[in-house]
Amino acid sequence: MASTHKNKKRMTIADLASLAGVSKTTASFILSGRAQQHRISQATCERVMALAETHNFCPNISARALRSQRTFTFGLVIPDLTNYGFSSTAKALEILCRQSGYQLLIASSDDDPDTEREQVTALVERQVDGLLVASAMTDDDFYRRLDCPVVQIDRHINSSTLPAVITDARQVTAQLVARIVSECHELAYIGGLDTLSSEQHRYQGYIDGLAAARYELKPSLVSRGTFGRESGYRQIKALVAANNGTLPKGLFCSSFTLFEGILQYLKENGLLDASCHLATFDNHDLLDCMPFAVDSIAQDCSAMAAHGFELLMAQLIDPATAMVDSGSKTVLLPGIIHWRSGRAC
Amino acid sequence: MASTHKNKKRMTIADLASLAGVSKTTASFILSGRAQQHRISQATCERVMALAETHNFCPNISARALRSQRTFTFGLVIPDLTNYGFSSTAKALEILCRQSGYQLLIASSDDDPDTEREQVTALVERQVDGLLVASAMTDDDFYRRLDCPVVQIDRHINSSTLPAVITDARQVTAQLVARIVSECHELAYIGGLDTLSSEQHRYQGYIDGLAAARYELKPSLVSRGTFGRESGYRQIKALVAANNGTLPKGLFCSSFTLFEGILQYLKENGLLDASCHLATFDNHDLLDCMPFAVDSIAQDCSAMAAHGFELLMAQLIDPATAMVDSGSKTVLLPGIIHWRSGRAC
DNA sequence: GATGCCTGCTAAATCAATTTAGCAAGAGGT
DNA sequence: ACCTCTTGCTAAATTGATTTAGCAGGCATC
Repeated sequence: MASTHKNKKRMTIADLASLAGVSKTTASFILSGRAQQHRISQATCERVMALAETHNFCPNISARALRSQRTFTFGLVIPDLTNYGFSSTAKALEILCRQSGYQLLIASSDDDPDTEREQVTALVERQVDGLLVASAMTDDDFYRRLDCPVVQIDRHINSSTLPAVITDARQVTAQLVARIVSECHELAYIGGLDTLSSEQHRYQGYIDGLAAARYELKPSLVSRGTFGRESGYRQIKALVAANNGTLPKGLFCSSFTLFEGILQYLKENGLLDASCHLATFDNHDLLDCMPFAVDSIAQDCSAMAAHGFELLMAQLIDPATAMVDSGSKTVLLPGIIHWRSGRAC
Repeated sequence: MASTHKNKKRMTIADLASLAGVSKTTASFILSGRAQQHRISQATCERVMALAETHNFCPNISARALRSQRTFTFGLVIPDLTNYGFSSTAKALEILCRQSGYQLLIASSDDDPDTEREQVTALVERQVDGLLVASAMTDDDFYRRLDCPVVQIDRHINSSTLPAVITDARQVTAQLVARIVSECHELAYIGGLDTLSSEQHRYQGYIDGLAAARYELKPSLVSRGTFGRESGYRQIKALVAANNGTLPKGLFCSSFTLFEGILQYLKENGLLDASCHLATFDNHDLLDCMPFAVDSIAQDCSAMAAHGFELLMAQLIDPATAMVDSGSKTVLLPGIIHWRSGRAC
């Protein structure tokens, strides 16, 4: 009968210590790299290290966490793992964490506040040292009660003073919208959940952009729902129906998942051509290879990750950083426009 | 001065117990839902539950893990979080885990065996109850030594007897290749790392498909490198260069990241038109909206997740499942072909 | 009125690490 | 011979949960 993983128990530091003929204390000092500090001799040091290596000693982080109150683990909560922007940010964060000896626990919330609460609780129970969250909540009460360092990314809960890293969506959207509308003279808007700050900023950018180009906002050209493919599909369908079955000259869409739903609808209905100028918030490399130009706004995911990580580390070092009176701990990143429609106007 | 998260320590079960006027034991029984079993009275039960609720008691999973040897956490290691196939699988797994009271710890390896080892070690140190891995290793020694339940997904390490869930890439690729080559009479192959079983099966499928359609394999039309965009870019560039600057009539590519690199090259060089019949392993919804038909092979990510999860749970219940003599614990899922090139031939 | 049984609860051991406080042996100085 | 200092190490407490073993007190039975 083959042996299975349940047969042997894992080696503990006590086993290792007795194998090496030293105390647990000594072994612990050596393994945590503080041998010198505690005057452990070179010889003992090498002996213990060698044994740990050959016996494949693997410390129990739970036990360590219990005593030292640090897990060297951060938690990340994002709405959707399969969303390219979020997964890029997650990837960048994971690399940063690894470089600093941390592990990243990733959970997804599907933009549902209850799921988010559940996931955050699970992470906090697992004693994460800090949290990065793209929250779908409408206030930060839950997070303030949490007694755990938190950094908001991508989203900014209204009136929250918790540190945040977000893209300056309003400004960049306004810029894009102004240029497209002055070219097309008509630009519809399809958006997501307007309880989220990200959606609010994008929509404000749309309003600003129209104003800047001196175009009037036509309510019949504005639609907002939830985020998600199906929502995009439904919204464009309704918009087209309300428009006598024709597409507007231009269409701006506030997220990529919405955009995918829109594309699906257009494809299914033979409307997929250059007659409507498409633009979307969020970017994807495949847009470069589309049959028609799609302008897009990319977020700087690695900058987002870098600033988020930094803000979190800052809180670990100085907890007072968590509560900021002036909101000065909000990092605003510029959005990046990918023009694919050739020369403007 | 505003209070910060470092001021108050979190409530422990001892605090809760003394608040409720019961012992830790009693509190523990109640919180773990075994009150009845231990004959705790209804009244005590309700009192403790209410206090836990109002004081927002949050158990320390590290402490629990230490004693009970279970963390209710699984680890997942995939090559790349931003790869749509892997993130879809991760998402599906996360949902399954949540439904069963587990948490999923996700780590990425970038297809590097050393990083993979490092990440797996980090997860095992964190006492995960089991691991799901899309491994880039060439043998399973490391995993067998690990003393932790493991399930392979997406990939199958050669000669490994650890349970695995993979797509029957060979069969489905052969089917696709046979049809395309009999239409185009020429089909190049661009592939990834041939140490990975996934690549091996796809390449075998290419060979089988050519044979089935009675076409000869021309080495000049075959290129293999690593996985990754840059690799795709380099490979197609070399292939075109070796071909007097022209594209073959058809091109099959063994992964989506390679395909992206290829698209980038074609775009940059004005070769992006319908003259070359493109097909790729892995699918993306945006392919539906391409200027030219791209056939693709999708993996059934939710089935992969479901079977992987099930195999892992089976090992937890019966550790003997881990070692299988006959290899019968390898689940082979059918691939799904998305024909976009219209009627065959 | 001794015995057993059921109800409702608790004390103490345990898990695997870290951390605090301190001890023994030898060296060096006076 | 005595004191001090340094070197190299260790015993024991601690962390927050689970789990084992068992203890009072009330009731019923013979």
